[in-house]
Amino acid sequence: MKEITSQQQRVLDCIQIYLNKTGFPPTRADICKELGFKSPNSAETHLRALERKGYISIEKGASRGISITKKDEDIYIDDNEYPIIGLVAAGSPTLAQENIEETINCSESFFNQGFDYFLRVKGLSMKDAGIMEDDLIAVKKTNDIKNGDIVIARIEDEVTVKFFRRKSPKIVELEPANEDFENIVVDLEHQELHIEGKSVGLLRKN
Amino acid sequence: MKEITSQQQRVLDCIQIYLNKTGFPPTRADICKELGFKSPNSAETHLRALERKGYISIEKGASRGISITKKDEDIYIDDNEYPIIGLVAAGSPTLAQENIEETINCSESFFNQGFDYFLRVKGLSMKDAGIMEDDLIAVKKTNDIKNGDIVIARIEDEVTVKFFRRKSPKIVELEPANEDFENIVVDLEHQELHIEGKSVGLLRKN
DNA sequence: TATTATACTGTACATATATTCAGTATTATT
DNA sequence: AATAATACTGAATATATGTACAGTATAATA
Repeated sequence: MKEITSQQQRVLDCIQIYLNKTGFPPTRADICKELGFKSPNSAETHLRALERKGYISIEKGASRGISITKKDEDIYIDDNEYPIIGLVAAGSPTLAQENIEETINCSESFFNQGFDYFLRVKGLSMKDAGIMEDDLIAVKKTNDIKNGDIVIARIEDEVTVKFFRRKSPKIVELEPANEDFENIVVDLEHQELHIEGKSVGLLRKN
Repeated sequence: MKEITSQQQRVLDCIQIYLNKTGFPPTRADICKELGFKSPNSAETHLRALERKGYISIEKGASRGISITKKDEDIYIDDNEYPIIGLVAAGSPTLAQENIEETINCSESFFNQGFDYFLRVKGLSMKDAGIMEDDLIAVKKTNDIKNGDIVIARIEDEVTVKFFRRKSPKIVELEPANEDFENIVVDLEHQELHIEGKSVGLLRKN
């Protein structure tokens, strides 16, 4: 299934929530009201995108004719053990030894996208993004990274969690969410940057 | 629940079948087509009867605004299905069907303690505690609160998530984790404070 | 550089749809 | 015998709703 944007995801969630609440799908106007759009065409274009990508189907001419296409993952009741991997990062990123601390049992579709493992966060460099020490980030191994994604990046042997910002074809900045930390500027010509994956969710146990 | 006639049962079945087939409810005309009626008013009167007897509810003015009323037996919350409750503007977060946005399947021991439901967070008053807008807080219904716990509190009809601080036998402060917000001082002699429960975990889907 | 996809606002309109009103007929209830 | 509920047809209408069209703007891609 094709990737969808965060806005398209919001619309998809909105439809599901509306369905659960009322028992029938929303109109374009309902979606606008929920998500703050001012034109019904805003909803319309998102719906068309979701239909084109196979997430919903729309009955032409029918009011509220939206139905959510069952995802393949939803058909299986898949219980999987997902490993928790520790990350050592004190202040600036430090060397990380990948070790499985523990596993957590949940379905692959637990977060909106599939994912591969949990990463235990060390340090507070992403605290303004709501990522605190010892939180577990659900990591999806992928190279499909957009600006603003929270990525798990490795520079040489140092692993770190940061926002991804491509500044130019050769320059990538890894941006923390904490004013006490500096951006990490990576010159791809002189340094090797490996993207382990991106964050698709977060889990915290108090 | 009141008895229904065989024709009303046919209409009710028709709605359910149409829902299963298309994902959205039928119009009056759709029902007529399925059951061979020649006037939309035939469907209309049956729908009114079904509504009056409590089998369906009809949203006035909305197209296809029919929903089949959940029978009492169906409301039972499956062992491992935990509901997501939207933080309503006023009143207690209740497990009433219309407040449930969605459910999440996980084990009772998913967080370190047992819990009862997920609460969707509105606002940023707890952002420095890593609780962001739209995060899902795992709430355990309990009165066993210690200072520093993150509680779901209700003052009159206002529900809020804050740190719990008992200042004296009669004074409780509800402390946000955001310098833009003020502490809420509750004088238990003059205001009613109800603790809905406490946070035992957090879930975020990006 | 041009093109496509995304992400919107705003207006307009045909039609899909709920809903009311006026009838007819049958059956059950008081 | 009168009343109410059921079970329909048929027509009319206000409005709820999908949907097209005209724009603007930005980011990504070829």
